[in-house]
Amino acid sequence: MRIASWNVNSIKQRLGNLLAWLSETRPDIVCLQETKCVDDAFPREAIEAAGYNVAVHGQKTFNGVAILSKLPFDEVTARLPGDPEDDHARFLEAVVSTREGALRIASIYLPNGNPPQTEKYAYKLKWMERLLHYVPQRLALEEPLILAGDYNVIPAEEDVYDPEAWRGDALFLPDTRARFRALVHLGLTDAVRAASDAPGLYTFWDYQAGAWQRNNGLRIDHLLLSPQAADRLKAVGIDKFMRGRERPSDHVPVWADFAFKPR
DNA sequence: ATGGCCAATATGATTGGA
Repeated sequence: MRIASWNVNSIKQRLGNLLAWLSETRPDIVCLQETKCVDDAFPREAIEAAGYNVAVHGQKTFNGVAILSKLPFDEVTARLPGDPEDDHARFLEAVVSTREGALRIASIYLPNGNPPQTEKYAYKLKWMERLLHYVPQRLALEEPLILAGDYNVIPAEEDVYDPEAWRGDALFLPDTRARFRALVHLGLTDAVRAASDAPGLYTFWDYQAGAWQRNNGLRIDHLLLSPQAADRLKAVGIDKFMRGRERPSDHVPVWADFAFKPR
């Protein structure tokens, strides 16, 4: 079973690319971020016609997450617990049934946090603290759990083309990376890093300054796995070719294959 | 050598992204 994450940077602008990619790579479950679309305007029918159930949690203009699944949803829950005042559409959780039992998936769009020394960075760190509170509760279920999304975190130097240029950025600041490490240290596995320690496994290239042509990339989209999911991990990949398509997102899909079978 | 984009919003400059 293949589970993927992709920040599409507008579902409306990316629908053609998404449908082509679904048809070419046949993922079973896809977590989307930055759909930038209210739920009523989400192009649900076209995606359902491709064989997917669709769960959405969007808002006008910004943010927005969704989960596409060939398996039916047993449960769908929006919003990360811990702040009722937070109205950003950044978190959607679903449960599906596999032959091996329940599988829980979350689509995560963690705040960017720039510029630092503003309320935006405080919001990012608070959001990460909320995640740090939520994850142990989910790990206690002892289920396969996959937290997939755009974390807006560069975990380490080998995940950025020029560490010095990014030293003071909200994606790479010590406080950001420390919270990401704390998250992993709760007992999660970074799927890409379980498969490879190679540098330069980027998932994002800025639209500006010829970043794609120069391979000035970042690794900021991650799949974090509970032990029960990590135990069944078979393969991991980054669909870099999608950045070279016409009208690309600035992010590309990241995926992992698991020894789960659809029921 | 330098600078370079893209999307949403009611159609023009702003905001947000990373």
